[in-house]
Amino acid sequence: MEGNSGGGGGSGGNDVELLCKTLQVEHKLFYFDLKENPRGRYLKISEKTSATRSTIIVPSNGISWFLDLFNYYANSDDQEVFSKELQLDTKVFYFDVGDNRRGRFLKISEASVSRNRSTIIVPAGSARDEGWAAFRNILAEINEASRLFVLPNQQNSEPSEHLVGLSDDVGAGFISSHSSLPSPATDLNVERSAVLPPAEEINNMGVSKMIRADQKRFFFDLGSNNRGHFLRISEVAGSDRSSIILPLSGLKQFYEMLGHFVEITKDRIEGMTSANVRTVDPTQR
DNA sequence: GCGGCCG
Repeated sequence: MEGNSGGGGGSGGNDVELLCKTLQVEHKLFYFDLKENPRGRYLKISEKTSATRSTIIVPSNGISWFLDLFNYYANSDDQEVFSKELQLDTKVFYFDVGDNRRGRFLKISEASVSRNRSTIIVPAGSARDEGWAAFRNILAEINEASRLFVLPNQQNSEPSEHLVGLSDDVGAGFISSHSSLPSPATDLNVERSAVLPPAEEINNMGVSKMIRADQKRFFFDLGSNNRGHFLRISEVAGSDRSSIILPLSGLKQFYEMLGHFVEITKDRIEGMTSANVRTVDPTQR
């Protein structure tokens, strides 16, 4: 079918269907197909009306971002919502709220490098955005199911290699389409990711390091979940611990940002050394 | 069986 980027025989008809769901909102029918092929896993969302059918393809690492965005649109007050952009791998999804005589709707457009833009339009629903809420609920079920499909056979071993390839661009996250969006994309990204329960972490590849600064200890742990790979930085002081979750796609920026502040403060930093970095056994914590 | 989306 048209789902896959890349050349060759484009017909992906033999992709494995992992899960299918349908949702009716007003007179529209939405099909959700979680599918898998050698290139990876994706969620195909089709909007079917009497005469038209249009489809967007969401990489599996984007499902939870879609879930977050539908939560945002379903829960926000009507006038408070902004357009959003979600970058996943080489695609960009545009979320825009529209309004006409038929009611409110959310337009989701997928733009990829070499393919025609495709769009689905989700009615907000007649009462309290229940169309969006229902859509959100389906996404939540699929997101949960997709996590479970990963579980068989995830110990330490191989999968990290192709997972890294798949998730390299994960976490570019939301970008505001409007310059007036209150919080910058990076804040939103870190903030939301940090809410993820540790239960979603899968493997930490045994890489853990710690540094001390004054009375605090900072732990650096690699991990991954259905959104991709991340670095968790935990601050531990006394019995308090708090963490930030940094998608690996943001690691280089983070590094450069730290470098910037090191540069502008270096005349105030004494004895900078890497002697206090050590590796810790992850099983001890 | 509406109807949005610069197709």
